[in-house]
Amino acid sequence: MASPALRRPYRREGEEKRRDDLIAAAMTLVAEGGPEAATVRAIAARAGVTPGLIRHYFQSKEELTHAAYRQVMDAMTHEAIRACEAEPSDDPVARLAAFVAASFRPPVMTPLLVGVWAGYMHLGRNDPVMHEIHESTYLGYRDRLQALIAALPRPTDPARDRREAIACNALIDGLWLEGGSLPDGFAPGEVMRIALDGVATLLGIRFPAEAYPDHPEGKTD
Amino acid sequence: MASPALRRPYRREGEEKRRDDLIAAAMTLVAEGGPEAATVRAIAARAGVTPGLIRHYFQSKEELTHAAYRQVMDAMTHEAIRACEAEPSDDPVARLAAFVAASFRPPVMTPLLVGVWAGYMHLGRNDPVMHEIHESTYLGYRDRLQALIAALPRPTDPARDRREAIACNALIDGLWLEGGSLPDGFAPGEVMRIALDGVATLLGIRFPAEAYPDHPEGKTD
DNA sequence: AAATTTATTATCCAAACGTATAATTGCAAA
DNA sequence: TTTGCAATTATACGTTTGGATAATAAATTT
Repeated sequence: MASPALRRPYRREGEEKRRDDLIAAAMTLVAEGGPEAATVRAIAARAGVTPGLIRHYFQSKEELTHAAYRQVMDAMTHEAIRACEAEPSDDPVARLAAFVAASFRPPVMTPLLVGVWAGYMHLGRNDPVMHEIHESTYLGYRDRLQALIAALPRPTDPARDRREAIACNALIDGLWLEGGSLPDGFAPGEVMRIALDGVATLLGIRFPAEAYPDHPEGKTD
Repeated sequence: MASPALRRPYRREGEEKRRDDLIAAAMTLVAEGGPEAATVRAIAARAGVTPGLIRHYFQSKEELTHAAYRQVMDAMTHEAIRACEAEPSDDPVARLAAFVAASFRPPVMTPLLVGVWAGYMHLGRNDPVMHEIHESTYLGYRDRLQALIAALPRPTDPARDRREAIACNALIDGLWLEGGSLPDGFAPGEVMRIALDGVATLLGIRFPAEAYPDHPEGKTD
């Protein structure tokens, strides 16, 4: 004969906020403990609700997973593109540098994003939706990179541009992965510097000093 | 009143073979369907035994996982080192080329290895044993790469060697990942060629034509 | 203030998981 | 042939998982 067990009080929230909260909770858990840590119960607890609510906003846990993954991946590419287009100069070299540099600072290179990426990476192999999200994000980034490379002031050569885009993209991926998963293994800004130097070397160009992280923006001495 | 249910016939095997079979089954399943597909029951079925046998050879599923991961990762680095030391020439450039090239053909760059790597990648974040395996393998590879770079015929500069080793390692990682997970996205040998060209460019050297995959070994024209 | 809606909680369920243990049987030694 | 060992199978257990459904209460409307 248990006592009447008071029902947990709660607030009604808008659909948007609840969905965002649940997605954020799922991402955080995946980044911290991998996909197996992101159980329905754990996600609900992290979001401050009870498990049943997830099924009220998502048809299944899988749908929540897809939404979370898509949001994370889109945010990454969009941020790099945004930084590139925010570059004041019209110089293709400066725009490329801005694109690369944006990939190596928050909110792109963070333990959370790298963790989610790592945790969900293998899901692209069997889950068609995850595969589509991964591929479109991945190719979207690489295509944008190739377009920036093609815009460099030099004789056009699409085949060379493709090879160089693949190489630069691989270098960026590898460094992003290392820098995000072993943040203590590098000095601040070191990964970004190596990335900029590496991309420049691969392309046979030089980036202006302003593109580098520790450039004394306002100083004049 | 069920029928007496004939007991499944079986053969007794040596401990070594059974352990290897179970490890191979676990790796295959992880590569195909991720860690969540490698259940005790699935591993046993793939290895042609019943689930209980796993606990006869391993104290826990976790122990089997560790053994499988360690075997896969060790095989990778050892194969690259082997190929490097098997290089007939004493030329540091040729040895470096052999080391890089070995990372981009079987048995190093295979869907199975990349799949296992991807599937277990996030486990290094929480499981200390997996972390140790990952880190030691990873640093072992990079240190060997840095040693090969340091041996190049040019003025010594440890700081530069470190930066270049980090960059080359990232390039190799990224390309290995792409080539192994999207094998149809590249022409045969294309990934290896891009890797060799990229490493050479990053280091400011040139690899001999014999280092490349489609080099007509015996031809003289 | 009463009625209505629906966001949220609470409870239950079948399946699958890793593990533990008991029952067999293949095989080698005697 | 018989005996004994241990490799292997068979069965069962407790937990956790994602999902389904019923009960409740916080807002909004009337």
